[in-house]
Amino acid sequence: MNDRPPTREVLLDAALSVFTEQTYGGAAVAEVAKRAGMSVGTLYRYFPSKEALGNAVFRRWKGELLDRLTAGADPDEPVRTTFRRAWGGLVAFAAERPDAFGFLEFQQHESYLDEQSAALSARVSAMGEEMVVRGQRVGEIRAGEPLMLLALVYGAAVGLARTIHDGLVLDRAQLAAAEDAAWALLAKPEN
Amino acid sequence: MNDRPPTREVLLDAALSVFTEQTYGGAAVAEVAKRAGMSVGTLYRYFPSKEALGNAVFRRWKGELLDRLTAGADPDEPVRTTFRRAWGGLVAFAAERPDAFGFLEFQQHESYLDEQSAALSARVSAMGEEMVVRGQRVGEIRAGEPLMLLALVYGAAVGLARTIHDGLVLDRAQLAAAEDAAWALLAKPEN
Amino acid sequence: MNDRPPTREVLLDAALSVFTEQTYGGAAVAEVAKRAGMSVGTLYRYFPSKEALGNAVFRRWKGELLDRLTAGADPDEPVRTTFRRAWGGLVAFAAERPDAFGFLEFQQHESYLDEQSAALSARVSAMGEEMVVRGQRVGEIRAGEPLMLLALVYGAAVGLARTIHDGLVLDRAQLAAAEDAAWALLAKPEN
Amino acid sequence: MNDRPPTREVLLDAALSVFTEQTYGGAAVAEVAKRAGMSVGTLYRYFPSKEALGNAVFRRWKGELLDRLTAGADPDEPVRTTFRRAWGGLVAFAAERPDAFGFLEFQQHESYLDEQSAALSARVSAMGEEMVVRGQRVGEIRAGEPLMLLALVYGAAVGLARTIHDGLVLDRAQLAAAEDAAWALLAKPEN
DNA sequence: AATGAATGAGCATTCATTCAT
DNA sequence: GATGAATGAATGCTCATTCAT
Repeated sequence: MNDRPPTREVLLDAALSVFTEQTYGGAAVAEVAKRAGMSVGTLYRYFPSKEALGNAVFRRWKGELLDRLTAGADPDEPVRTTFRRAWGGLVAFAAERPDAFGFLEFQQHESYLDEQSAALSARVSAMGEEMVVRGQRVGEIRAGEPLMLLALVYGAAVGLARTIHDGLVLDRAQLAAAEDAAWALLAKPEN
Repeated sequence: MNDRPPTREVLLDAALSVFTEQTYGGAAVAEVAKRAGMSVGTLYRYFPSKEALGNAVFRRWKGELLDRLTAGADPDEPVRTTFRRAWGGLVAFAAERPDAFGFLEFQQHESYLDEQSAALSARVSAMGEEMVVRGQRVGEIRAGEPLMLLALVYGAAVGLARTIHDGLVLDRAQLAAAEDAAWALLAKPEN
Repeated sequence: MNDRPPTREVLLDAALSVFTEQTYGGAAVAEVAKRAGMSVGTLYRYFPSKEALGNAVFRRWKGELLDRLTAGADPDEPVRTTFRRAWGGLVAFAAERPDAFGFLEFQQHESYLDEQSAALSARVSAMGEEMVVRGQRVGEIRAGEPLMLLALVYGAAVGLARTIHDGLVLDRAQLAAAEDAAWALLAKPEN
Repeated sequence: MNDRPPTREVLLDAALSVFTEQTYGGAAVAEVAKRAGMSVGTLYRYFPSKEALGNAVFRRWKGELLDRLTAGADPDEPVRTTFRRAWGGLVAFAAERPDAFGFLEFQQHESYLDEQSAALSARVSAMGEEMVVRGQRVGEIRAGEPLMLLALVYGAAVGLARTIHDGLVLDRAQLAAAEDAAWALLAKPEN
């Protein structure tokens, strides 16, 4: 009977949209409430502070990103397959939710994120690092500090998303080419 | 005799340092003036508004970045060489001026940047695109939408800088490995 | 069978405890309801506004104080006896219900008290004034504006209560000495 | 040439008047600024917070009160003289500055007063205690816990001030009678 | 009758910008 | 030219009160 989405979700959506447009720091809580179609007081019934709201939005989407990166992973599959899945997940997420991805990756968050949010970021990072390490062990990924290689690919994905966000349109073939290129960055060069 | 740096420069330096720590949006003009050792009134004699100051800082360093990317470029050299120079310039800049690089690349600027600043960003982009296009023409760089390939490498560089900024320490060999990996992203795969 | 105190009383108790800790002005209605174990809505069923609640608390205890000051009074007894009873009642009340006494006497109430509450205060005052006037008529109390003398003794009692509230501990003998001193303030000096 | 009172003083005066009428807790900073004839921003240039302003007002007047209680004190004079001076100073202060005296003594301040303010209150109290102790030593003041006796007289003075504040008008003779009565409270009873 | 979600005016505080000195 | 006091709109947050359930 009640098809209205729960208030909390409505607020998270409104917050994401405002934070995306104006940056967490530049956003006014009142604007979030207005866009959510409710009063400030109500917002504060659901989130005790702007910081708490920011962290909730961050976790909502960093968690979603983590799920997408992890979904269907199989520790025995070739690393090339793992990478394809993760990269695909990342790019699909960025394409489907450019606002969420932009909020997560195009902004500086340090000052207000709490430990739990940082832990979630760390899990995403750890997941990537594991993939690189496993790839190096089985000889599919080139030598080098795993965190450095991860920084390069992750950065490449973010760069791609940013350019798409800024207006670049890519068809399926181009996206496949992008994935190939990103894998080449990681892949062990043929001796 | 007068070795004091010109007031304008002092202000740009102070502004960069404040913007880096607190984000453009979070920074108080009074704090910039204080760190520059002068009054707000004087700051406003040099820059008509906070936006103007932000744009000046942005241009100061985006211009420096463009110089470094361009420095010593020779249209006839192999693209591999051009890339090495550009990548090296980028990474050196990020290493020497992490504050400036962070300000340029880790923050969202859209709302206050003016046309002139945007044009400068466009020139950096154009410079990269030219390199990619030339590389494709001479068969050194893989096929694909040039802006897409550029987004990937540029993003990789930014990702690397961010991870270094977050504490990762890399020696010369690792940096060389990073450059190899980044080039692999662009390089035309062997047959 | 039903030993639960009536809702209204529960609310008055909760309100007193919150007003005592935080001042009438600083207290949140929601906190009162919470401490009373019920919802705000229910509180508002019993009291139409915060002001009404404040007045009810004030009257509840100013009335109690009046009862104690009056209890067992006999118009024919010596004024010294009346005074002993009244002073003792005041001090006992302050000792037994420091919260209530503090709320009544250590705070400024003017802005929200209504006529009925003011009338109750006036009755306390009138009762004291009568005692002073009677004492003067029978030659037991010194000459002087009765309201002035009342202000002095009443103030002395409040001062004592405040100091006890702030931590001063007094035994029975000291309390008796205090009563003597207070009476000396009123008593007609020998010749 | 410049006869305008210094801004800080203007603010302290405005704050006192608003705090007196509405209680520290009930007062709006904006109202203080308005009554001082300036903007909120200016107020905040002189006082970093409402608490700081409240403490400054408290200290301004508690200090004045201390001065008045102390003025012209001579350790060798009879205690009766010391008392007359102190009581007179207190009453004169309350008469001349009923707003300041009311702010100091008719309100509950605990939650926002800082250490320095508390120390000032302690000095006033210590000064009174010394007088009582000296009086007891020389046999002019009755036996009893000095802080208790002090609480009684100080309370009597506050009670008198409150009643005057509430409208009681007293001539010189009545005020002298009040002083006599207050001294009787302290004085050692004849044999 | 009881609940507690919702409202929005009000509060303390900050900060870009102006301007008299 | 330089200063910094002054302005007041805007921000994050609270709370008395209402009302649908």
